[in-house]
Amino acid sequence: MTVSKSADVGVAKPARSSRKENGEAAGESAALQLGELSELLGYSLKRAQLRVFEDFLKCVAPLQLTPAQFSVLLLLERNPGRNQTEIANTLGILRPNFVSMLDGLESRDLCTRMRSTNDRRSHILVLTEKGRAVLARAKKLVATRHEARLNELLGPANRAALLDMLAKIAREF
Amino acid sequence: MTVSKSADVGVAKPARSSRKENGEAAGESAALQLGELSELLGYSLKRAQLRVFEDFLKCVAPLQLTPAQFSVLLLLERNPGRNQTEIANTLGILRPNFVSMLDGLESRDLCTRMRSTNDRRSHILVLTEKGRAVLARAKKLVATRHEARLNELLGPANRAALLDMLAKIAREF
DNA sequence: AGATAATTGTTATCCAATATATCAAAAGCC
DNA sequence: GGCTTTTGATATATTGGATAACAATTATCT
Repeated sequence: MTVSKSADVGVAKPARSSRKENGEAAGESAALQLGELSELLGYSLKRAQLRVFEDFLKCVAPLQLTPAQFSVLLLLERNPGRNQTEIANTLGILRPNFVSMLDGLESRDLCTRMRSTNDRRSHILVLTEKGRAVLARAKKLVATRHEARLNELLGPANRAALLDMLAKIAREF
Repeated sequence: MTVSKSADVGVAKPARSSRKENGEAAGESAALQLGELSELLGYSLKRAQLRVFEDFLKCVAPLQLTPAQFSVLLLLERNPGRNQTEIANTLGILRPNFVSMLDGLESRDLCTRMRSTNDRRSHILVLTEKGRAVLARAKKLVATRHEARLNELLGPANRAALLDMLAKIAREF
């Protein structure tokens, strides 16, 4: 039996049906067939990821945090005493790019660079008081607005299974 | 009971452990704790997506096709007689950005823009012979190298469940 | 029919994320 | 003390994604 001839895609946004909500009219004759596209794990992965990030942004909008920024704050809280390279590497952010990112967080007084006493090359990253407070609020928003809805949509068991598989792909694929 | 305080992240690449493969030495004291990060669906989604796209690129490298390009060719094959706006919208690509993408495909003789006889504003997109051939080869590469490995990693049932959940998120979340 | 609005493909930009090369300061190694 | 490596930083290139505007064409409305 033909297994899966799927593949991958590059997606951007859900694509709003140009202005007419219900049926269709002018040039929009009928819905296109995704066909084998819907069997491509990469395609669905990307679309789901975009959707989830979009929702995250919306949920945390009051705190003006991007997913990337939130992940940095989370890592700093969990791993005190680390330097830029370590944090950046863990998140898969390149060091040069991490600099301006930290500039942004530091300018908002969410974290601070402290010169290490052992190694005066490196900067130890520490959450400020405000950083901890913002992170705490962000966690609540994410939990109650964002992840809760995902949990609701999928069900707890499925959500856990999904998370496991995604982690496995990231780790072992 | 505390449900899920997870959230989202911005990830880039797996972050190779700066040159020493096995244990660790100089500044790299110990592995950082991901902590709540590993409970964030968005984080795992992004990392998995990057990993899958990376593998896709590698598998289809001989044909020099990106996931996005592959998805366009797939859509064209499945939906003949459509114009740029329709294809772009379906893939979530903005029309302005789709122009240069098509330029690329057309310059490689993979597809052609044909003026529509009904509506002389629009371009009907058609796969060329070469386009069909390349697409066919790409499908095989993707199926045998890429998706087959994913199938192997997750198992057919899990893979199907994963795909379902991702599609559900993209559709209903 | 004629005026007005909408659609299509396109160009020109803009912004953000990502990637590489390079550098000075500081440590590590022989 | 010299050579290499590491760290944070700067500059820069590339890419993906987003908006504004435009000419040509088509649709709509009166």
